[in-house]
Formats: sequence, structure tokens, C-alpha cells
Amino acid sequence: MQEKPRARKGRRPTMVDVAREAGVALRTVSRVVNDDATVGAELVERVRSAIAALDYRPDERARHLRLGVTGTLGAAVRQLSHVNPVLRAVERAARAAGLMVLAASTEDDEKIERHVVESMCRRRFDGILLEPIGADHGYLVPELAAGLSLVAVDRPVLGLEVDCVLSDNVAGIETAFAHLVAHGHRRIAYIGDDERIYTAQERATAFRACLRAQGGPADAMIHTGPIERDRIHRALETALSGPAPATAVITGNATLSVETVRWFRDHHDDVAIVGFDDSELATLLRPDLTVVAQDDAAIGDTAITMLRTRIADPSTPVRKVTVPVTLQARGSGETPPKRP
Amino acid sequence: MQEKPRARKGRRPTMVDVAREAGVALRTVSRVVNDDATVGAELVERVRSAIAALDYRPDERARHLRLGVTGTLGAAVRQLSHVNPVLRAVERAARAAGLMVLAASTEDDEKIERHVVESMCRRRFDGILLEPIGADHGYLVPELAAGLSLVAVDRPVLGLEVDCVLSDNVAGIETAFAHLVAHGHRRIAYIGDDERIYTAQERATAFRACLRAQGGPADAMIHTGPIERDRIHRALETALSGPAPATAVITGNATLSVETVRWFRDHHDDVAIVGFDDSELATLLRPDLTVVAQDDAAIGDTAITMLRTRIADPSTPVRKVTVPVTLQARGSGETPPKRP
DNA sequence: CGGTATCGGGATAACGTTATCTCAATCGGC
DNA sequence: GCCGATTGAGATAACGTTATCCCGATACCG
Repeated sequence: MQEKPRARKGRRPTMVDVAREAGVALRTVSRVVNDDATVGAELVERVRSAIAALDYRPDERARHLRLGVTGTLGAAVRQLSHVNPVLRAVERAARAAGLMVLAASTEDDEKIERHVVESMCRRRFDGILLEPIGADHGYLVPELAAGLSLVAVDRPVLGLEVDCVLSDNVAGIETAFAHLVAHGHRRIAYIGDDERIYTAQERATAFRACLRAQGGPADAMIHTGPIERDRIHRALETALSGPAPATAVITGNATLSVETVRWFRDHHDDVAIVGFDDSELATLLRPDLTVVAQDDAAIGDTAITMLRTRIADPSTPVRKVTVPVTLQARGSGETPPKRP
Repeated sequence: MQEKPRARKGRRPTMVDVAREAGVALRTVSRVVNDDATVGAELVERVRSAIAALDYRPDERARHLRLGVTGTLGAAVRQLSHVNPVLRAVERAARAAGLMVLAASTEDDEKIERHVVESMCRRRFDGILLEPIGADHGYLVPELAAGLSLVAVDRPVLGLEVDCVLSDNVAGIETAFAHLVAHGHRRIAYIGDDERIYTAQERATAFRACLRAQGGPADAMIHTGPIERDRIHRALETALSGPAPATAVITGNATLSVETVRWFRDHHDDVAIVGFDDSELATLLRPDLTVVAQDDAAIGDTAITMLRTRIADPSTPVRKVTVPVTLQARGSGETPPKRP
């Protein structure tokens, strides 16, 4: 018994097969598939049932090749498998626009970033969202010249004029600092990420400016470096000891907040803390963690909007958008200083 | 001044342009691009410099169309933007195999899952990794018949014979239960996810079996349902009150552990807890959270291996692989019962 | 020196779509 | 009853690759 009217064995059915099955011209099948109104009702029906009988699925590779566009956006992010609320907003916004987002991790590795982005370019994705790694983005120059639409998220592409959407890191630090000052703190420490990372550098610089404005000493108050447990704990130890220990700490990102809390729970319970970046565990601690929260949804929506604008008109002037952050007071940042 | 020898304006250069630029035949460019050894050194050089001059990048759409394969794997996961250590292992393993993984979220929505998977099929991805949503996967039947290579991760595709790789949920629950019993607990409660979710159902069932084996009463001891804060807190309240309150709790997944800890911190500090799924915050609590941890790396590696095997030979018999879990004793599960 | 391997490289035909062009048939108007 | 407009559908040419075939030139052997 012949199961189905299959085309050539082992191959997926193609439009030619559908046309043969329906007794109709190739072009007519294409018209039906693309909802072209100029096909008679009876023929549409014949083609439809042929498609169903063969389980025909159009080959997007061929469509995209012919059409010139792929309806696909690439997202090259640091780690897919990390919490990344921005990506969620990105997927949502893209789906609403009828675009497909396909994502891959750069693993914070320049080599991998380049490989991922170039792969997406060779696949002729309509546009790419990128969380850029630190240093050299020279490889992007020819791609951009060839018409790549790119939007950088969270960090700019240094040295290149590229659209980007960032959080307002400076305002975030200033807000956190002012918040702690308003609650009576005068000696505030900052624990930050490696300053080779753009956001870390920006936040640390903003904090230094706050210290200068306040007129306080800076050396023991600011500690930046790689995300390593020992480094962080040593920094905290330094900041919270000596003749003039800090009475409050600002942490530069979610991981640092975690490590700081981890250390506090064994050493202190009277230091105020304000973290940068909101996270699930902010409300797990006691008191709940006060944070400077980024507006993930706004960042994602803005990124997709900018990318679509650039795809629609590559001559659009480059824009750098800064998205406001908000302070979420939850308790940990409202503790008064132990010894004023 | 003419900047670069561009092909047709606005279009990316193609092999034809490179061939013209190098004064060579189209086929020769293809050979150079694909490192075919049969091209003379001088011509290779000419072609190479033409490629560089034009910033030529092969169009993978055309390659893939011609070649029949895309060298691309799709990963349709519940939420890209959630922590998903398995996906990390998947990306790593695929990269090692020279394949590209492109991921998209299904958002735990059957409609979106279907849309994502079908999009990947139309793009003719070589294979797809899927974290399947609950109910109806009928749409997969024609795809599978047409030769789709699919591996289900974390949950099986119910009603279809499809490769899958799962954690050993039953052994995990048994281990957690036995661990608490060994530490003196006799009244152990289970807080689980909605049993319409496969893993939740499997874990709850295993827990019921444990209760039966122990001969204890079950009703007040097992609470499953949707992940909603109020529901969970009410369930905990029930389990920990009355004449015979539980002295220990097993939580069915990471989110439930979080909510349970959140509730405990305001109400109890003497109940033992063992969580299913490891997470960053397991070591943030006091005492540290004892968990049943899945072997994410093994799951990811296995999934990629199975997928590659099936792609290489679609007639491979369907396999269901169960990956062992391990108990990470950290303190919270070793607390003795308050009132034995 | 002629004949035949061998090697390098070009012409041409797919891959599965869509777009352009063409043409046959139907219809309305005068 | 003829003509132009309109509609429906087919033939054919791209899109940018790679694979098959083939041919010209050099080298080697008898």
C-alpha cells in the first residue's frame, strides 16, 4: 500500500511536487501559499489539499534567498542561560512585530562574540542585537559598511558609531548615593566589577564623582575588580574595618550584591546596602534588598524599535538612548548608620 | 573618488563579483572559499585579495539551500531569560561539534511553542532541542514524518515516540526523602508545582510512593498546584500547623524553594528543607540549602549527542535517557526535627 | 614525437523559492 | 460582433551557492 503521494524519496516535498499533485502550475502554488488573491477558489482548494496530503512546508532558505530578507533578528547576548529580563522583552516585542528572534551566547568571549555575529551576518539576519564585549570590534566595520543593522544593548560599541541603548548608570549611582546620604550615612563604600567592563567603569566613575562632591576620602571607599569571591570579601573587609569604616555599601551589579550579602550574613548585620540591578533574591534577604533597578522592558522595547527603524532605513542617524533607572527602597538601604 | 570596487549598488557583493574582481571563474571562487586543494597558489591569492577588497561574505542561505543542510540546531526552551544551565552545556557541546545553536523561548505557551518549532522547521534547521509544554504535540507528527530530528529535554513528548533526556526525578525525590528520614524526620511535607507539568507530576507521584512506603498519612503532607505565592504560603501553613505538623519540607523546584524560604524566614527557622534543583541562592541562606541537583552538563551533552546521532542516521531507534541526580547536603536538610 | 594521464579551471545545471512577462479566456460596452 | 479591459494561470528568469561535466594545457611515458 502506497502511504502518501511522496515526491522523491527521502526528500521533503517541494512546490513542484505540490503543483504536480494538484495538477496546477508551480507559480499557482506559490500564489496560494502567499495568499495571492488572484487565484480562483476551486484551485485554491485543490492546492490546499495537495499541500495537506504531502505535508508540504515551504523552505524558508529559498524564500529568504529570493526575497532578500529573512524576517529574522539575531540576539548575541553574554549568557543565554543567565537571567536576562531584557531578552524577554526583546522576544516579546519582536514577536509582536512578526519577526523571529534567534539568540546565541557570546560567553563574554571576544572570539565567540565575533564568531556568533559573523555567523548571523552570513545567515543574512535582518538585524542583530548585541551585548558587546570589551575590546576590539573592528570586525564589525566591514559588516556595517555592507549594510548590517546593529543595535548595542547595555554597553556601547566603543570606537564605532553604532546605535545603542543603555541604562542610566550615572544617575543610578547618584540616586543610590543620595539615598544613603539622606538616611544619615557619610562613609559609603562601593564594591564594583572589573573596570575594563564599560558599565563597571561608568558606575565606578560616577561613584568617584559622588565621593568628590561629598569631599570625603576615596581610597578605602572604592573597590573594583574581577568577580571573584575572595577579592570581593577582602574588599568588604577593608572597607568595613579601620578607624573610619563604611556604614553603607553600594554594590555594582547583581552578582556583587549576592556576594556582599553572603559575606554580611557571616560578619555584619548593621551595614546598609544598595545594590545595582534588581533580581529575584532581592526580596529573599532580611531586610529586603534596596536596589537601583533597570527598566528591562523599556530597554528591550527600545532596542527592537531602534533596530527596526534602522532596518527600514539604514541611513537613519545613529542614536544613543539612555533609559532611566529607578530606586526600589525595600529596607536594606534605609538602615541608619550604626555609629554616626 | 571611487572607494571600493562595489558590485551593484546597495547589494552585498556575491561570488560573481569576486570572480569578476579576481578575473577568474565563479567556480574557482567557490573552490577557494571552500578550501578546495585543486586551485593554484597564485589564483588562491588573487581570489583572497578580491574577497578582502570587496568584503565578500558568503551567503549561507544559498549555501544551505544548495547543500541541503544548515549546520544549525534550534533550541526551543521555556524561557531564554531564565537560568538554564542545560542550555549552556548545549551551546558548548554544539560549538565543539562545529554546529551553531540558535535559541528561542516558548514562554510555556503551546501556541508559541508550535510557532517556534515550525519556524525552525521551515528554516530547515538540522535538528531541534525542545523543552516540551504539556498537552498536544500533534503538530509534530508531520514534521517528524518529514524527517525532523528532535530531542526532548527535561520532559518527554507525551504520546509520541521521540528521543528524550530526563533527570531521574523519582530517584531524586526518594533520595531527598530518605535523607530526611535518616536525620530523624517522620512527618515530611511536599510542596510541588502544578501536576499538569510532567516533571511536577513525576515528582509528586514519587513522593506519594515514599509516603505510602513509610505508612504515613498523605493528605496534609502533599500540596501541588500553580506557582503562586499565596497558594504556596497557604500550603506551607497547612503543612506546618495542626496536631501533627511536618518537621521537614521537600520543595519541587527552584522557584518553590525560594518561596518556601521566603515564608520560612518570617515564620519558622526550625524546619528542615530539601529543594529540587540547585541554584545560585542555595548557598545564600542560613543554613545553606540542601538540594537535589540535576547534572546539567550531562543533560546538555547527552542531548546534543543524541541529536547528532539522529541527524546522522534518522533510523536510529528512539532512546529515552535518564540522567542521575545528586544530593548536595549543605545544612538545611540536616536539621533534626524540633519535636520528634 | 605522439598518445595519454593529470591537473587546473571554466561553463552550466541544479537547490526551492518568487517576480516578471506573457497569454488565454471571460466579460462588458457600443 | 468586435475591441479593450480584466482576470486567472503558465513559462521563464532570477536569488547566490555548489556539483557535475568537460576541456585545455602540461607532463610523462613509450
